[in-house]
Amino acid sequence: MNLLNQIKEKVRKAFVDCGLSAENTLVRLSDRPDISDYQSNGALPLAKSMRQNPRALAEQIAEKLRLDLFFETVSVDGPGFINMKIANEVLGKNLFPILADKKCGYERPDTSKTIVMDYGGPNVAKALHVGHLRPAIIGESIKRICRFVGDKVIGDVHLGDWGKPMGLLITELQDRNPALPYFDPNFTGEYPQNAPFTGKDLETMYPIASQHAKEDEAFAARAHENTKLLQDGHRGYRALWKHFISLSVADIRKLYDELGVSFDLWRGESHVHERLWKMIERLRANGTLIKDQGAEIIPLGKSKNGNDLPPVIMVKSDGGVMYAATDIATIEERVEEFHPDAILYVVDARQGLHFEQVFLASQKIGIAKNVSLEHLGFGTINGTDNKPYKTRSGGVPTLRYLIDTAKEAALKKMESGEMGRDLTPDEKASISQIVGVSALKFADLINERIKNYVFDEDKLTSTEGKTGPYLLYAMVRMKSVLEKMNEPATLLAGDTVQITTPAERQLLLRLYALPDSVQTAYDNRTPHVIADYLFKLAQDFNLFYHDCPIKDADKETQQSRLLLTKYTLHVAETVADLLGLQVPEKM
RNA sequence: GUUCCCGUAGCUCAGAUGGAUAGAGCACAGGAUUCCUAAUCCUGGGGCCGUGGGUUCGACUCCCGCCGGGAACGCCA
Repeated sequence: MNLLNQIKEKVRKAFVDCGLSAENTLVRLSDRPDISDYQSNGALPLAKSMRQNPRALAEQIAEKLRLDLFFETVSVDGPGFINMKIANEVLGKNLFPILADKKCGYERPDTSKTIVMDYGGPNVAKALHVGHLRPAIIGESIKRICRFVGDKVIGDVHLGDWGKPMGLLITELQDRNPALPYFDPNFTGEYPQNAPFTGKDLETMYPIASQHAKEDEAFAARAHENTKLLQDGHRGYRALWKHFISLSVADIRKLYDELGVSFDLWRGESHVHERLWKMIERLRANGTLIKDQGAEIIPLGKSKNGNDLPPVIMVKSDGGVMYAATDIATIEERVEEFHPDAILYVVDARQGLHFEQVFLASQKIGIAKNVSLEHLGFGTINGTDNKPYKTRSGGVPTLRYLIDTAKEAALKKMESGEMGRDLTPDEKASISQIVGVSALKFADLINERIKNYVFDEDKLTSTEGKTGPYLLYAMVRMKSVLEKMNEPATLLAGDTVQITTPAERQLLLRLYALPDSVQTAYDNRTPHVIADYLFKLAQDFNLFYHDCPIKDADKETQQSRLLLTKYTLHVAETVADLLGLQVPEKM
């Protein structure tokens, strides 16, 4: 049993021994580390309901707890807080049974769930940009946290491959290269295996096509028509479209790989095309769909707050479909195929209304009966002017640009000072990639998901303080110490840590506290809680490193400190993995 | 206009289910290295938690109003 649960159990027993209800013992990490490690506030509400003096009640409970040698001290302070300080021997002895396993003492209070996660949302033929950073990074971390606590998670990239952009591209290509067989209505042969363009071509072509549509009505109308033809199965367009997808997916996958973000499914909106039309037929037949202004809609009435909701448009007046419809069909597919307890959408918070509509419509048509649908929105990345982040030259920063900028900053840092002077150029290149990407990811993960945050390019390239490189540096130090002392990283039963300084005690307590952070992060789907834990762990380690010499310590102290370093590394690596951060061997 | 989100130190941000003296990082001022990596550590100043009410023994936290910032609102995704 982990430390918090052991204390909870002891306090619960003390409440019961006093003849009190142990329903709400309110045991948690102490707010006052100067006087205690853990506290129980349970006596306060209890005293209120029993109309008793809270301090006297707390004192009764404390008296029971003092009998246990587990605690160094138990005191009653303020209006009736019970403050508990754990005995040093307890902290030093329980490392192996609690922290040595893969879960570092995490114990799940409920049963395992099956979860489908939707956290990518890249678009075919469009370069990944700053807007794709948060869903990828946050989604990946939430996925890892869910898996860590024991959920079965299926991650789906949910590619944008079915809408108007496809029609725009087809039309642009038609104008540029009308002789291609895809545009020849009389062509009956096999279309070429290889695309007559590259992924880069697509990326440059799309913004031009988009601009054409804005300036030229005829072009826009043709693009519209071509989108419809593609969706209806136009043979040549489908062949062309397959080229779009295979080229884009290759590029997209490469970038996600660099970010350490992966998906189990690479499906797109198009994947549910046939299912969607069957669904539409069914809804027409049972009278759910209503004709309105030429479109076919699902009216939603009022939301839970009593305000009118716009309807979901299942079929547009031109007979085509859009993303609300494909999202609904996708829910049906996911429910049928995976029977999930929950479907999580890590998507921009500005899509809030869209998801409210989609979720409500899905419930209304009966396809989401036993599944919790959650939109985990995130805020936008703003520049220092508090407007959506742009590069210094004013463009939308691509993911490539962000990664490269971060990488260069890491490299520059390595070459400027004393750091990494014995590294080869190859090592520097691979290390700066790891450090740069971690800097980028951590700068995002440390912020609370729902809030907009200000992204300063200086922050991205900074390596001091609350940054990715700070964490990595601490972890590299742990590895370095063990290596220099020829100490294997394996953990053994029976080893104990002796606490001789406050730094060691603080670090130990931090190690034991991981499960609590994991639980909070899991319950609220907030990776920043984990990111914050890792930062504090790194701080605690750096203090320990500074205050507690290892090499020159006596044999016994040295062993104890090496052991503490090993456990810290074990926990830190586990946590870094939850955030999706890679850690270099040296830096 | 309606609805949603946000407002905490000079700046960027933490403060889960209401609890004690509201914490970090940056910036600023000073200090530490013959010793395991100074991408480090220590010390210091800095706050009517937007504002006015309410609920409570107790509110940064919950409720209502106001102010300020951002966003969404039928055929784009």
